[in-house]
This record gives sequence, structure tokens and C-alpha cells, in this order.
Amino acid sequence: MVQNGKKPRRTQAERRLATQTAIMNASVGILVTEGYARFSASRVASLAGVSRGAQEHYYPKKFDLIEAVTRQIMEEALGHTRKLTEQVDPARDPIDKFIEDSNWFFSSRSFRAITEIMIAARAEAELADIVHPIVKKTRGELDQIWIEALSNAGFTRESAVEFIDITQHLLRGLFFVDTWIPFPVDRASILSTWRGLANHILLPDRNRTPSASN
Amino acid sequence: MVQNGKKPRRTQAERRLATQTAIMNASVGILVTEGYARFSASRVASLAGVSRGAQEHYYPKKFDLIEAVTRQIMEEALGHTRKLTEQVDPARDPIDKFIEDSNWFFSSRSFRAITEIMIAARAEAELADIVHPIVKKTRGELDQIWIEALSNAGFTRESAVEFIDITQHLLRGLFFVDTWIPFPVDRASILSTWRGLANHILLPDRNRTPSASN
DNA sequence: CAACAAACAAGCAGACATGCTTGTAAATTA
DNA sequence: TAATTTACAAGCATGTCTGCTTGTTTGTTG
Repeated sequence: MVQNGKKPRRTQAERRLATQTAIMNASVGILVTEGYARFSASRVASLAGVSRGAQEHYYPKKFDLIEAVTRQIMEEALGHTRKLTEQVDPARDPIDKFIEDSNWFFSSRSFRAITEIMIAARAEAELADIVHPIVKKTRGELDQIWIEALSNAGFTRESAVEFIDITQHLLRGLFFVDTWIPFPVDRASILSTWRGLANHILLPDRNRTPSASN
Repeated sequence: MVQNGKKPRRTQAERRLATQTAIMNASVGILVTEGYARFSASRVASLAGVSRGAQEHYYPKKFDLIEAVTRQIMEEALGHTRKLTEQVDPARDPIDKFIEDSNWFFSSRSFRAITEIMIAARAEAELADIVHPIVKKTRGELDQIWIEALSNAGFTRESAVEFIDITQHLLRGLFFVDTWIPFPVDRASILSTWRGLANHILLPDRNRTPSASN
């Protein structure tokens, strides 16, 4: 149950928030641990400790629920990256920070949940119409942040875009095996190798002030 | 219908084969175009043009059907790679051939179908017990073939293993985006870049330096 | 060519998911 | 505090999927 005995009196806003976050957490939990196949409205409500009726009240259709999950996760990721890049000295170690941040996201529960949703969207055109724009928009903003960071660090935009792109592909591949294939993955070793290759892709921009690298 | 009016007489073996291949093709077709979510026994039978009873005759359980699909696809992939490597002059271009072969597989309908099955297996432990050993075994054999090929071409086994591993991760990442994410993928460009980095990972064998990992 | 076995057809019962409707308690407002 | 809206509970109608059973056709064999 959401409410507890100590506080029999809660304001509407509190009740709303409690119920909604319980549903959100349960949704992500089921998506992450069991996958979309087991993601039913009933199971979400059950795990969240709310009734089907409460579910219905906030998210009338199943897709409304999924849309909310998608928005929340992408919002979180954006916030996480924004906070991280604000701490980054553009001239110092944006490459490591980028790899760290990307590795964080593409290993996260959030990405796992989003992926389950994207897979479902391939079978449900209506769902795709809902979530694709959200993902596309946020992904674009995230990429933009790192393109700026790497540009400010003295690399050409073109090479930055390529490096970001390939890094993300690699990380999605690691996620892929991690999640669905029964092979062990030595993530640290692979990322270390990849880090070593970065300088073969990222090119210094002559039109920019070169970074004070050591 | 499987049979046609011109040949009212078919041997049992022919009937069997016709029905089974129709079911296999329909299965892969549904997995590839619609995903596991829409993969139901009824739909397979319907698309294959056979009755549910015929389905039942050869594949009593849904998982029997999936097991057959898995075996067939992995068998095909192994045959494809074996044929390709037999034509490869070990001293010439095994790197290109490996990338080409891997890119073929990880872009193929077969891999798409297998992936749908692996995703389903995460939610169905029983299914995982059936398909994981098959995939694991075949994947191991496939890797072994290329490790030999690259070794024979003069690279250290260790570096060959690492190169193969990362290449496959990258290709799975490309597949990931290709399949589920609404972003365009410039596969040729990425693979070209990756090909250029190969020589930074693959190490010649005779200079077996006591490689210090950095 | 008769008898048997294999291949195939068709229909059914149980489980489960969705979306809806009706009923009740709690909180806000006038 | 009475009226009214919001939040939540619970059950039902509909549809689909799976696994099974029963019935019919086709091919093989003695």
C-alpha cells in the first residue's frame, strides 16, 4: 500500500505524487527485470501496490503509461549529462568524461527500460509514433552537448561527431550482449582499448586554440 | 495451400519437407518483420498456409518451433562462414573478409530473427535453456574459425580475439540502431573507419612483445 | 487393393491482458 | 459542515494465445 498508518491525512498533491512515482518505479522495474513481454498494466499496478482503477485514473491507456516512463527517463539522462558537462573543464578530459557518461547511460536501468520500449514500438506503430519523437529529440540534445564539449576541447566537429557516433554504437553492442546473450563481457577492457583508439579518430582543429594538454 | 493441383501425388518426404520449410520460412518472416510479440503459432500457421494441426504435428510446443528456427539459422551461418574462409588466402585479406562476413551476418534476416528469440528468452527461462546452448556453441565455432584465419595471417591470437570481439560489439550496435532506433546509420562509413583502426589492435605475431596493458 | 500409419484439418477449454464501468472513500470548496 | 470533485477499488466484457482432442485425407505397405 502507498499510504501508511502514521499519516492518515495527506494532501491531494502528496497522494498524486506517491501513486504516480510508485507506478513509474514499478514500470521501470518490470521492464528492466522481466522485459516488455511481462509488462502488463495489471502487473505494474500489482507491483506498485495500487489498484487497476488508480492506474486507469492517471494512465488510461497502456501507452500513456509507457509515454510517461519514456519522458521521465530521457529527462533524467539529459539532466545527468548536463550536470556532468558543467563540471568539465573543456580543455582537460572531455573524452574520458564522455566515455564515462555514455557508459553510464548505456549500462543503466533507464536504458534497459527504454530499449524494451523501443523494441515494443517496432511491433506497435502507434507506440512508435508516441515514443520515437521523444527519444529522437533528447538523443539529439545529448549529442549536441558532447559535440560542443569536444569542439571546445579543440577537436573538429566532424571528427567529434564520428567519435561520439561510433562510441555509442560500441556501447549499444556491449549492452546487447550484456542483456540478451549468454557470453561474458569484459567491459572495462574493451572500453580501455577503445579509449586508446580515440586519438586516431578525433582530429585537432587548427582553427581553434589547441588544448593545453600534457 | 502447400500442394498444387498439378501434382496430386507427392511422396511423404516431399509433403513433410514442404510443410516444414513453409513453417520455417513463415516463422522467420514473422520474427523479422513483426518481432516476437506478434509471433504466435496461429499466425505462423496462417502465413505458412498450413493448419494448426499440421503445426502441432511437427512442433507440438511453441518452443519446439523456436528451437528448430534457431538451429537452422545458426547452421546456415556456420556454413556461410566455412565456405567463405575456405576461399580466403590466409596471408592476404582475412581482415576484410572477416569484417565482410560479420557485417553480413549481423545485418541479416537470420540475425534479426535470432535476436527476437534471444529477447524472448530473457523473459522465458525455459526458452533460454533451449536456445542459449545452441547459440553459444555455434558462436564459439564461428569465432574459432576467424581466430584461426587471423592467426594464420600472422597476428597474435590475443589481439585477434580482441579485434573479433570488438568488431562484433560494434556490429551489434549498428544492428541495434538499424532495428529499433529512428536514427539513420551510415554503416559503410563507420565500417571503413573501423577497418582503418584494425591495425592498431591486431599485432603481428613474430614480435611477441611482453605486451603491457595500458 | 485392403489395412495401417502418417499428415493434415478443425474446433475447444483455460488462462490472461486490455479497456471499460460502476461503486466508495477521501479531500477540497463554498 | 454540506456539496462537489478527485482519487482509488473492484469487477466485467471482449479478444487472443496456447495446448489439446477429435475427425478426415493422403501415402505406404503387405
